Amino acid sequence: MGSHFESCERLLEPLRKLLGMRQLALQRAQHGSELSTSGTGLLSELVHGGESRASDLAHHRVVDTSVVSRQLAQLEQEGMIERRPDPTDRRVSLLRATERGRAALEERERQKARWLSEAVLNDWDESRLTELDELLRALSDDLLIASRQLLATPEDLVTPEDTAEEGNR
Amino acid sequence: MGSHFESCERLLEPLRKLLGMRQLALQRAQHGSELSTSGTGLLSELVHGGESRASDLAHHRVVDTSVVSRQLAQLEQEGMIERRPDPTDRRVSLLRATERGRAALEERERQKARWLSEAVLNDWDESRLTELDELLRALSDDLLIASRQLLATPEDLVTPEDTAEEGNR
DNA sequence: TTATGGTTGGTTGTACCAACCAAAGGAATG
DNA sequence: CATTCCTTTGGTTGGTACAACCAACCATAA
Repeated sequence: MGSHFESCERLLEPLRKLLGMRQLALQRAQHGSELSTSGTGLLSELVHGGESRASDLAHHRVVDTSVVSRQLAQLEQEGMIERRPDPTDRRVSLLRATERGRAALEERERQKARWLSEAVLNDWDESRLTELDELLRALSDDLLIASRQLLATPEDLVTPEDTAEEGNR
Repeated sequence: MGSHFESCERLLEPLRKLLGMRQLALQRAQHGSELSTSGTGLLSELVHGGESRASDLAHHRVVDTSVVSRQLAQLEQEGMIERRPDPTDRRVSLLRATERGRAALEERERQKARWLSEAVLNDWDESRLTELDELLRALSDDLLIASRQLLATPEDLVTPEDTAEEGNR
C-alpha cells in the first residue's frame, strides 16, 4: 500500500505531541508584559500583515469571528492595537498595531526565541534549524489550507464509509 | 550576532501557527467513534507505552495530574481503559488500554492519517515526509523536556530582570 | 429586503490550583 | 519488637479561568 499513507501515519505521533502542547512551553515563555497571551497571535498577524479587517484575521487564523472580536477588544484595551473606520464601508474597522503593540510583541518574541535557542534547541546546528523552519512552514501552511477547506464544507469530514461499525482488525 | 538565535527567532512564526491550531484539523478529523477527543492522547500513550500509572502519564504529557485523572475517568467510562490496583502499592492504579480502546484508537489514527495523506500532504514526496518526521520528533522531544524542566523550577521562567514593575490585571 | 461585518450572550471543554483522602514510610516511644 | 505519630506521595474532587463554538443581534450595504 502507498507508503505515503504510512509515512503520514508515522507522522501522527510527533504531531500530536506537538499540537498537544497547548498552554505549555511557548505560551508560558512570558512573564510580565501587559500583553495578553491569547492576543499575541493576532497581534503578530497585524504587525506582519499590516492593517486588516477583523474578518480577514479570523479567516487567516481559522477561528470564529467572535473569538477575534473579543481578542481585539482586549488588545485595544491594552493599547496594543488601534481601530479606524474603513472609509469605504462604515461597518468595518481597520485594525493596526500601535507602537506600543509592536514593542510588546517584539519583546515577547525575543523572550521566546531566547528560550528556544537556549533551553530547547541549543544543540541543533544551523542547517538543521533551517531545514526545520522550511518544513514547518510548509506543513503549517498546508494544514491551515486544509483546515479552511474542511470547515468550509458542512460535509462529513473524512468520509465515513468504512466507519460503519467497529470490526477492528 | 549568533545566527542560531536568529534562526530560532524565525522559527517562531511557523511554530506559533502550528501550535495555535488547537481544536482544528487533527482534532476534528473524527466523527463517530465513542472515543472522547481529549482522551485520545492519553489512550495513545497507554497503547504505545504499555501499562502505566496515572502520575507517569501526567509527567509524560506535562499536564496536571487532575487533568489526567478526569480524562482517565472518562476513558474508563467509555470502556477504553481498565484499571487494576498495583499489588505493591495500594494507592496506585495501573492503567492499560482495553481491546476496545486499542481498536478505537487505531480507527481514529487511521482517519487522521488518511486526512493528512489525502488532504494535507498529498504533494509531499517520501523523503520530505521522512525528513519532517525526524525533525518533528526531535523538536517535540526537546520541547517536552524543556517544558518539564521549566515547570520543575519554581524559578522565574526566562529570567525577568528587565520586567520588574506592575502587572495590572 | 436581504446579505454581510461585527458584537454580545450563553455554553462547553480543558486547563490550573487548592483542598482533600488514603496509603506508605520513617522516626520516636512504649 | 510493636505502636503511634508525622510527613510524603498518588490520586480525586471542587472551584475557577480562559478560549473556542454557535446563535442572536445591530448597523450598514447592496
